[in-house]
Amino acid sequence: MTPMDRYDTSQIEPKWQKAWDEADLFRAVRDERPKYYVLEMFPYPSGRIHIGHVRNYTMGDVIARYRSSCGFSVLHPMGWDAFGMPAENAAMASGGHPKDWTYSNIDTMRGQMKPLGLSIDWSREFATCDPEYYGQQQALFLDMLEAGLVYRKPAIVNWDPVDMTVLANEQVIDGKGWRSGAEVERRELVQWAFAISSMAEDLLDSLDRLEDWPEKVRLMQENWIGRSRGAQFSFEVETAPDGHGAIEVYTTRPDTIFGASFVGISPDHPLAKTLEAEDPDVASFCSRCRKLGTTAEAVEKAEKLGFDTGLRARLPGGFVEDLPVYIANFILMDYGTGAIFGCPAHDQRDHDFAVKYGLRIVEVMRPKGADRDDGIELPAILEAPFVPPKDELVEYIRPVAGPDQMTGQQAIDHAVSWFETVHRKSDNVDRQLGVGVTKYRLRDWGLSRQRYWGCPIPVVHCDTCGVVPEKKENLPIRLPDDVTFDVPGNPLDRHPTWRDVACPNCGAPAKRETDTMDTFVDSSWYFARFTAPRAETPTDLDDAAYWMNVDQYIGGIEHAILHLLYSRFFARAMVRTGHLPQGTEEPFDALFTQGMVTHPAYVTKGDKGQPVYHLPEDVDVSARKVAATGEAVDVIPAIKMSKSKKNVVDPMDIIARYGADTARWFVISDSPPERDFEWTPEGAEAVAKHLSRVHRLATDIARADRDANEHDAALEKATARAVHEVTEGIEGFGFNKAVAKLYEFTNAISKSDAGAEARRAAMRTLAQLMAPMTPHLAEEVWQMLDGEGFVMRAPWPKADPALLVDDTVTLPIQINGKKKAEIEVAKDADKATVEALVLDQPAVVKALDGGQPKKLIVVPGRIVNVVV
RNA sequence: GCGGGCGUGGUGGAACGGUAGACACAAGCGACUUAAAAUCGCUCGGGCUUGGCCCAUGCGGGUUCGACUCCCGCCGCCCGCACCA
Repeated sequence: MTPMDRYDTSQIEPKWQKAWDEADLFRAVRDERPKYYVLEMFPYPSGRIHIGHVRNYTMGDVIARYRSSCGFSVLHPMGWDAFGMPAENAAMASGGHPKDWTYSNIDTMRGQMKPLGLSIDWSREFATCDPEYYGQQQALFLDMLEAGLVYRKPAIVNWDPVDMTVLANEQVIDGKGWRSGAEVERRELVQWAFAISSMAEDLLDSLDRLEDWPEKVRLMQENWIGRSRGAQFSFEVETAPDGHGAIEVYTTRPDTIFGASFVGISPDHPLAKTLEAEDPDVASFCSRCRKLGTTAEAVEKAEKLGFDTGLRARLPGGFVEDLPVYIANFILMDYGTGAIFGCPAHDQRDHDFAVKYGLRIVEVMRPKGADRDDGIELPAILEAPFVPPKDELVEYIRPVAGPDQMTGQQAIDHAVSWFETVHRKSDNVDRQLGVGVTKYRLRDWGLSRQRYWGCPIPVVHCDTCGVVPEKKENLPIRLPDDVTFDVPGNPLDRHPTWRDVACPNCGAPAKRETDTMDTFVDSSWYFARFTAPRAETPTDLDDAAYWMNVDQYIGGIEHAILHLLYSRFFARAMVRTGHLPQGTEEPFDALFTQGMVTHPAYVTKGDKGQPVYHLPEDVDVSARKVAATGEAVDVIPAIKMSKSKKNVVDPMDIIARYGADTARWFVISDSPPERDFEWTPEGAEAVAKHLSRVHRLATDIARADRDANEHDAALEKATARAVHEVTEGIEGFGFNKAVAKLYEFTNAISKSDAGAEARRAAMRTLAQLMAPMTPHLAEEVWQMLDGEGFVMRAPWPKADPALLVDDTVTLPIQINGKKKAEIEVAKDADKATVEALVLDQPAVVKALDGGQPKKLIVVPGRIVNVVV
């Protein structure tokens, strides 16, 4: 064997990467072809790429290269989601600067991505921490401010009283600051917010149009936006402090008002705050509630706690007994009015609460057909609440309005009308008790962050002029470089010269806003910036009109709600402020969410029983022992790769050992793309073997004596089927299935006894079909077999439909639904013919035992089922 | 806690409501070789009274001529929960 024959990736891959570069193949150009924009969620520059990145970008690259072969002008860009906390944490830990850390990480990761041979237009690359990017983001912010889409409002944050700094939710561990260990307090700050809830209705209704999004993502967004229809009304509180004579409540179950047994208000409710100031017991209860942290998760998981204020709430008209008013820790100030009434009989949380504080449990409805007994407290309802689905017909014992039997939804509708016009018999007047309202769970998006490494908010605070927007000609407002992280808190806040500026309006001394923007802002419009990454304005409308929308967006399911919702909001805001053309309000035509990459982890127990993880290379996997010590290890089959579990595989090692094509092929084979993918050393090894087998097969075929016989029926049929099925696999994001078909096709070529020309033709098609996945090997094979130009420039092959159908089909015969035999019939055999054949089958004759079949089901071309 | 998803051989997985296990990995056997590697070929869900029969798609029910697929209830794991990205 000469060196030329070997499948030497270290020679082949750089060679083709250089050739592609020199031909400038991946530059996205506007021309007469139809366009296709494929985008993978851009990475955070954490330091090194991991296999998850390889899988994500390989999927995008398969689509990009495939579409390019299909004649599209493809835009496939890459950038960096470069602002965020890790850079500041690194600066605090090792004294460097977030900027240096970030850009050096970007250099490293770009250097790691290039050997993968991705068809990316690198000329469009940017990082969100580039002043050229965030300056345009500041311009967007100013336009949104003018359009009324940004405003200031108070918001609650986690405050670390020792470090004197605001903490992110992930920095609060068990209610304590991660560095200081101090008990975290809630603090209210005035913050900037995007008016995303003003678009709630459109964001919800438009989900129906996103047909090429996963159903689960649309459902998650729908639930997140959370449209609810309910009633809003007031309880009167006679002995309340001044200004709190009424408690406004919102409920989605007004039909249960006659089962109310308490009124609950949030610890952050204005009434609670007033009482807190007067009563130390209330204050201590509220402060206890506030230690829970700010996440909804913490609040909902916590034990239900209440504090009886001693106040009594009265529903005007005297329809319900006066109720006690509790401050309760599970009521969120952000949702509805921050106050509710509790109906323990028909709500789990209210039930828990009532049991704990000995409140009445009054039944309103009952399963249909249950005994009608007017006992107020029945044993069953004391045990558990009755919470039927809203569309189930139930028996109302205490209907607010409407018939005795109705569904929950009908009862709610009746109850809403009742609240709007109650008729009181005693004085024979109609009065309005409340109103039917539609509310959304979606809250406005607080964007202020008390951190350095983010996009500065371009406003100035002036004593005389108030909040003054920066002038656009002053943008970008750059982050100062001369900052230190030796003390906690935001360095901008204590910067000697950056903070103090002249008011853009009156020129008097003023202070710059020192908060920066949430990094979700950066990632909410980068897809638009890629269409004109060097424009002097946020976007170029011509370029945006040509390239938008993103035809295929690919990323992790963890972004199903926030990132995608914020991007949908931003697209709308950009259309409204003239930065995107009409029709781009939904910026992502198709969305695909890929699974994680997992790897086995190897663990032993330390001397204190704590888990000790071992690197795969230190473990003798087949013997399940630590190689050096012989200690037995437990194998955890497949968990998410993480450094702490020592189960991380470095893509660079894989490329060095097997080449990029092996890494690319392996990450999309075997597992369906939407599911988690398990990296195994055996799997990678097997792929490398297969690819070198393809290379060897191509070499052999290229060498074979040429003959004139170009046609081979069997091979042509196999080729047509491969073209058809691989194309279908790629189009439907079934890369694992496409790969399986490529294995089959390779086997078919390898086993074929067809002439050299016929095999050359089949092999060229194989190269084309493999090109999106293993582009370097495909180019090499294509060249060996005299393919013209680059394989990725060759038009995608088409299957001859005539070769895809067989003349006969094999029909399985089931008896009572289980397969017992099969028959071979003509493709278009009629029912009578098939029936006759079936009844002749020995297995059928035996099963019938001389009798007649009860039923004979013939599904033409598919199956026969004999029911005996 | 709430919302969403997933669960099929020893392993990853395939299967318009229609032959469960395609295609691979691992394992075993064989060929080639002085030998090994590489390569090629064969076997490979479990059980049994093995020319055949029975049981099998997390568990328990249901719909259907027929269910991995649809419906209901559990169990386990994963994602998100608004300041991680």
